[in-house]
Amino acid sequence: MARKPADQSVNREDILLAAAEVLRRNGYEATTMKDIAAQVNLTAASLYHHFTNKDSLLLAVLEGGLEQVIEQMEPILASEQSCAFKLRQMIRVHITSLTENTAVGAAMVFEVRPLMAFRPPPRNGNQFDAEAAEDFIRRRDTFFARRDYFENLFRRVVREGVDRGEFQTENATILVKTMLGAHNWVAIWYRETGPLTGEQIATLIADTFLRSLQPKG
Amino acid sequence: MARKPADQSVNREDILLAAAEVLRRNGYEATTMKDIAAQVNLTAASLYHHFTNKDSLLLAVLEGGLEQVIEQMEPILASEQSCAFKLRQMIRVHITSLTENTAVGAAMVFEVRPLMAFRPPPRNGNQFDAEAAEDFIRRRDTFFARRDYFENLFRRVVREGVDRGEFQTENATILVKTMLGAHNWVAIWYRETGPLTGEQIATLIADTFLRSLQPKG
DNA sequence: TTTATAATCTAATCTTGATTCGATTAAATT
DNA sequence: AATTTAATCGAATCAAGATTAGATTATAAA
Repeated sequence: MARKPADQSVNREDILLAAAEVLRRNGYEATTMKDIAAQVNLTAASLYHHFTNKDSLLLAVLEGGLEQVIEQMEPILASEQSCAFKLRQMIRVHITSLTENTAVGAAMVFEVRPLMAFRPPPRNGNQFDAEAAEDFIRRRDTFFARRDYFENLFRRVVREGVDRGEFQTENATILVKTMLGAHNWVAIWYRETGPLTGEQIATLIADTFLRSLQPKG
Repeated sequence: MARKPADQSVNREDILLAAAEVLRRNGYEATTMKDIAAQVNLTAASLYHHFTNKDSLLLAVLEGGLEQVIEQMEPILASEQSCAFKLRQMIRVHITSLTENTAVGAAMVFEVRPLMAFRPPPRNGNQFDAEAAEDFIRRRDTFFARRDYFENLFRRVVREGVDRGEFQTENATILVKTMLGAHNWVAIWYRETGPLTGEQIATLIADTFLRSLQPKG
């Protein structure tokens, strides 16, 4: 009954990648469906076969990016290592995932706000597509919750480190926000043609924060 | 000959403040001239009396924000203090200026890209307003240059600190980007209703980086 | 082969929004 | 008072862009 999609046809993933690419260049609002479509040799109309609308496409890009990082984070958290080691790994994973796919990385930083400023889409006639809108809101809130969860992973290791006497910090919440800000910023200034690889940058940044966390500084 | 503007009339500054406010809510592309105008009880058309166009209005917001911080930064740089002290002051000034005017602060982070993606405005007929466009580009490039200069101020203190043996760091460039990322991120998550004041946040973040910079950590 | 469904396309539709034009009002200077 | 320039406004222009509607084509499954 169900048909396997043809190999040469464009799939969701292709579109998401392409969208991220265009998004980086133009930002959400300035990006047209046509722009995204062009990137995968489709027409704007065709995109609506894969995604219900522009907002939902954006959301999918962000969801994908976030889940991909979270997936890599969890095993590190669960491992039986020192907190210093774990935190170092987490920083590395976060930063390299941003530098390896700068498009998605930048989207994670820049395109979250358009998501928040959700304006109910233009009414078609008078038909309340309120259900669709609510669906979207729900999905979006889930995304934000996942984001909090992600931040929380960092906070957890930091606190664990403090409890174990491995780390010293006055305010773990702020420390984590400080770290995440630094990481996210990488997505903005990093250039593949720059002098340092993502790995190297990750190492430098990890050193910076771990040095700060070491007690008896 | 020239007329002093009437007291009750709206001036450039009012508009810039209002614009920043709206910008924070909606982001540049999603912000309409009407939105900005409404914030100061004007019509969209009236804004064109004060600014040549939307791009130029955005640029003015950013220029204002940047210069205001730079102004406060320079005397610190010039003072005869330890680098640790100077850096601490600079961090404080940067962060508090972001938290005291979060609207402009957020604009400095989010609205720079729309500036880069400058697309020559729709041609009026065929009349090359190329001069205006070039003017804009020039002004924009100046802004970017000032931004580099700003970043450079931090780099300078850090390097000076290293030279004097006050600081230890492997890569001052990356360290500064790390710091600035952390600072800028504050503009995004900070809420006036939150548990910490801008000052307190600034202190915590300064502590974090200075601890990391202290040699023989 | 048929058939159902996926993937696309072209051609509307319909709105929104930047910008321009031509008044109009108000205040400062002379 | 007369004149000039600043500030504003309402209405018109003009283009762009999201989304829909109605085909059309391709391909997997039966």
